[in-house]
Order: sequence, then structure tokens, then C-alpha cells
Amino acid sequence: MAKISLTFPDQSQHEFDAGVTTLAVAKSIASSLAKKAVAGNLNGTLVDLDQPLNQDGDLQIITNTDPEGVLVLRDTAAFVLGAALKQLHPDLHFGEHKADDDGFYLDTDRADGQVAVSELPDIKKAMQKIISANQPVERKVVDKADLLKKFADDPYQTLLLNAMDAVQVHVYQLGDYTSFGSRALLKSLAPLKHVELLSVAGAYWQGKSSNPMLQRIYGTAFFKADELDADLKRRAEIKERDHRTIGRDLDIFFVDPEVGAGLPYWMPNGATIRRVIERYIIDKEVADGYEHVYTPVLANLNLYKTSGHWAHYREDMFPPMDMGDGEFLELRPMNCPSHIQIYNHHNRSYRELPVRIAELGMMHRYEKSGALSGLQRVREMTLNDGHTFLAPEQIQSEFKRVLRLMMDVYDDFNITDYTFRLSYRDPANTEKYFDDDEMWNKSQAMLKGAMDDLGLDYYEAEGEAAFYGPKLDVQTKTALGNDETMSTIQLDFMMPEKFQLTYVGADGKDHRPVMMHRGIVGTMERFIAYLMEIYKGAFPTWLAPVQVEIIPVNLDLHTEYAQELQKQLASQGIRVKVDLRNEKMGYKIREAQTQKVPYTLVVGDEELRDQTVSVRRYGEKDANDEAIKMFTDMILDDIHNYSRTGSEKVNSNVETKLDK
RNA sequence: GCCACUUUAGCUCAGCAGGUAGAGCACCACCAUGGUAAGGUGGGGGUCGCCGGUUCAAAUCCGGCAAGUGGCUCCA
Repeated sequence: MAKISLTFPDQSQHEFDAGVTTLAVAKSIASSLAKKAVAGNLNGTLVDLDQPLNQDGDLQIITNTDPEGVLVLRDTAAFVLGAALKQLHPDLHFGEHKADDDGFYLDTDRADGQVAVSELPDIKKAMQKIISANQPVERKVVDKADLLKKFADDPYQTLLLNAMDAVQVHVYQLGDYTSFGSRALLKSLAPLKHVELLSVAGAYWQGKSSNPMLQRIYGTAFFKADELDADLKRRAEIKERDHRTIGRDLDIFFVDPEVGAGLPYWMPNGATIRRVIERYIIDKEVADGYEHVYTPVLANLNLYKTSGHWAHYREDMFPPMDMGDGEFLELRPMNCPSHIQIYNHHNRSYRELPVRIAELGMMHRYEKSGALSGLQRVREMTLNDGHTFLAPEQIQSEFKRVLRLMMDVYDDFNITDYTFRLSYRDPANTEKYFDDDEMWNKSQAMLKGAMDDLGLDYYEAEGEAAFYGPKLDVQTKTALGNDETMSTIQLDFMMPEKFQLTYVGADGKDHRPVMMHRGIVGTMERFIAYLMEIYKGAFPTWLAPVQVEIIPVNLDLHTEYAQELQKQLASQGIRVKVDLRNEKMGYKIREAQTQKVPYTLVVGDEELRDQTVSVRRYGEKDANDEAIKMFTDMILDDIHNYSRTGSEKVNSNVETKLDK
């Protein structure tokens, strides 16, 4: 009998009869391993436990504690979901399915109305029936031609099959339900005990908005009950971190749909946070060589025709205002053309470069209604925008300089959870972008080169570039787990060309500068939404709308002292309030805590006598008596340090590389 | 923009076999009130998202529109 040689993860090699199964291999190692085994990984491909192995290679036994094992479980759950739906609705069509870290989904389509959330409990019951019956799932290899006949009335399965090269296809079958395209499934349905169906949502067939929309059913599955419980709890707690919840509870912002969707109002609390950040970032940038300006939010449409926005970005722009005399005014969607006007207002010498123009620039973009979300996606936003005009040989050092500034700022906000993304144009869809292959190749290579030189980790994404050039994006995640861009550095050879920008070189001749677009804290809206989520609403002292809440024990006896304290603290720039409402002390303390005020000061007889304050920090149960001066020094220190506990930079790994 | 669902007091929600509205919190008033997370009593507040239809009668049923939520597409 033919033999095959399998290499285990410990690099040991073992001979087996060809046709041996992963389960048999597992048994040969240890019976306990065989019990835990859910699939095999042969040369990087998942295989079923009972699938005959006929080639040499690296074999890893995937168990129910491996992340890949959970994927097998979820793929199996998606399969059972399909089988259950097939029982309930024999005429249902199926799209694609997937299992990942977050759960699994299965796309469906029904002519007489899509599957609704209200049907999920019944569907789950049907799944449980299938699971407890635990009939074996049949795995077989069938001719594609036969399968096409079987799926003749299902357009999506037919398309998927036709897209496959193979003549034969691996399928899984249970009763009337046949499915293909799973990586591997469990041998038995018995471990599928902890499954939950979560939600339904529309999803375009194959992710193209020109295609019909299917209904996607989301679910998740775990091997253990407590893992499922923990995951469901995590999903429920997302709401507490969601910036829309915090924004309402802490009275930070609101959106009034009657006045305008996507047009947020900043309440005094939110405005305070925003003002502190705006002052901070302007100071930071001025210190770094930026010149801050103000430019109009309205401009003649011709400006955006010249810039290329009208040609490439029109769908995201508000319609122009017809002024009736041949003039059309446009709400600006980006600030770059405005800063170009600033650059162009004078003749520029090579001695001035790099010229760094910055602005907290308000912009308007007509976002699709379905994309709007709190402060994260809005139609009016203020970008911490900056444009550097530089000579080509300055690109590398300026790029590093922007990154350095970015990391400095991230340190001050204690931001550590992000990834770098190099965003290129989509080579398959070049008409979306400014048409100059050489420019794209050159600038994309330059950005990548800069990141490689610095030795920074990044991933590359085609189709994510701006229409005028490639970018380095800093990607973060929202509470809901969606990716979003916070900061960005963009290289642009196009606009200087379009606007015929020049500087006079050492040779006395005109030269073309390069533009670098960059946003550090991104838009005020998105940035503050992000901060609300990472801080869970408990803003560090330097950002907190109210930094100190003073509560007198007795209104008759201690009001005067409380107000005197307030005056003292306020005179040093501390944001302080006294709670003089006719309520009990416990009530006021509770409110100061739920409003997440960093410091609550209770003052009564003792404090008045000793000229002290009783200090309770947010989130702590205990209070300490401190002399007024001691408290004041401490809180001022807290504010000036951006509330950092240690002197250590949180992004030192990146900063070390920038220092080299 | 698309699919599904949702929209009742400032907030969270109940009411929905059709007979013109309720709770808790918040707000206001009065009483009480001295030590680290909710004192008591009373009161005010809603053309039930908007427009239309069915009906003797619509918060409730039907249709359209708008907004919100979860996703998809798009994106700072």
C-alpha cells in the first residue's frame, strides 16, 4: 500500500498509509487529541476529520480550542442554518456564506419577501432540531454538471458554480440541503450546542451595489456555553461604549433630523471638549511650523472644476447654488483648493519651502442617508487639515515629520490601538482617479519606500486612495467594530499641476512643488466620537467638560466656602461647578459620578475649619482630605500633563523608529 | 442609495383583537435634609414621526414620505 509522509507542527515526520484520515492520525498521537480534534490543516488547507489524505505534507490537528477550530464550528453552524431554512422555505435561494472571528453569516433570497428578524426564533428551533437529530453530514465529490442541474432554479448557486474551474466539486449534504464552498465541517453536529442567530441585514450579491440585494442572516457559535454568554454580553455592552449613547447621556451633542440629518449640534459639554482639542492642536501645529489660516466654506464652482473635485467627487458634493447671474457657488467638500489659493497669493521662493498651511476647515459632503451615523459620519464636518507645499526632495523628511507630530498627539490622547494602511488606487478602475499612470506609480512607490525605510508595519489596500493621490491612513475601530480612518497623510502631484503652482528655484527658474495633504486628529466630529468610545465617556481631566464638582454638605453653612473655592479654582482656569440644588449629598455625588466628573469635592465643617477639601476621584469609592493648595497643584499638574500617569510615551515603538 | 426593522412625554419604554394615552427617570413646587451612588408628597408636560386612505370611530389597520437602528455599497 502506498505511503504518505506527514510532518507535524513539532517538525517530526511520520509515515502513514495513503488514505489515512486526520482523525486516525490524531488517534495515533493521543486519544485525548482525537477527542478534541475538529479538523485538519494539511499544507494550509482545512480538511475534514474523515477526509482521506493522499499527499505528503505538513499536518496540523485543529482542535476545539484553536481559533481555526471555532471557524469550523461556525462554518458548520452556517451549514445547519442553510439546512433549516431549506426545510422551512424550500423555495429559498442561497448566496454566499462565511465564518470569521465575529461569527458567521449566510445570504438568502426569497421572491415573496426577505427573511425577517421575527423569523429568527423559529429558524433557530429548526436548527436545534437538526442538531439534536445529529444525522451525519454527507461529504461527497460530485460532477459540477450534475450540481448545476440540481441548482438550476437557484441563480446565485449557479453563478458560484460557473465561476469555479473544477470539473468536480466537494459538497456537503444533509437531507434536501446541499452546500459547497465550506472549508471544512465538523464530523458530527453534536458539538454545535451553543449557537445564536443575531440579526439580519441586506447585503449586495457579491458586494456590488449594482447587483440585487440579498438578506444576510448573522449568527455566532462557540464550543462552550460561557464563551457564548460572554460574547453575547460583549455585544450588549457595545451600546454603553457607543458614542451616540454617551453623547446623549453626557449631553455632548445631538442631531435633530427635522433640521437636518447628519448636521450635529454641539451642546456646551461637547463644545468645551472640542474647544480644548482645537486650541491644543492649533498650538501644537504652530509650534511645528504650520501657519494657521481661515478660508471660506463657500467658493465659486470653478475652483472645484479646476481642482478635479467636480469631475471625480461630484456625487459627494452638495449641489451648486445657482445665484441667478451666471455664478454658481459651492459648499466646499475639501479644503485643499482653499489652501492652494493661500499658497498662490504670493510668489514663493525655494527658500520658504516647505510652506505649511493649516486650518480647522469646515467642509460639507453629501453623504448617502444610509451612511450617516452620529458624529462618525456626518454631512458637515471640521477637518484638522494641513497642506505642505514642498520640493520633491523634501518629501521623505516631511513625511517623517508629519508622522512624528501624529505620534506626539497620539501620546497626549493615549491612543494606541490603530494600524497603518497604505491606500493605493484601484488598478481595475482607474477612471475613478486622476489619469496619470506614471504619477501614481511614482507616488505609491515613494510612500511605500518611506514606510519601509522607517521599518513600520502596514498593510496595503487597493482602491482606497484619494482621487488625486495615494495615502497613508491610520485606521481605528469604532465600538461597533467598524474600521474607520482617523489620520491620513496624502501625496499629491496632481493639484500643483492643475493649479500651475510654482516656486522660484535657486536657478531663478520656476519649479513645480509637490503637495502633502494631512490630517492629524482627523475631523473634530469623528475624533471626539472616537475619544468618547475609548474613554467610555470618562474624559481625562484636561478634556473633561466639568473638571471639578463641589458639593457643600449643608447649604446654609457651607455654600459660602464652596463658592469661594469655586472662585479660586476657576481663576486658575479650572472648569468647576458648585451643586447648590436642594438635594441630599448622596444624590449629588451619584450624579457627579454618572456624569463622570474627574474630581468631586465635598466640603463641610471639617473642611471649612481646616481649609481643606474632601477629594473623590471618578470611579473611586474613597475620598481623601487634602489642603486646598495641594489639590490645586495636583489638578493643574494633571491638566498640564494631559492626564498621563507616567512619563512614558505610549507609542514609543513607532517613535523610536522615527528618531533613527 | 439599497434590504430588514423601528418611530408614543426631555430619556428608557408599556399600551396595539380600532372606542381619541400610561410608568419609571428627568423637570417644577412644597416638605424633609450633616458626610461620599437615588428622601417624601404633589404637579406640569404628548395634535402617539409626517401626509393620505379604510371606518361611525385610527396611536392601533392599509399606502406613501421622512428620520433612526443593524448591515451592504460608499467614505474623514
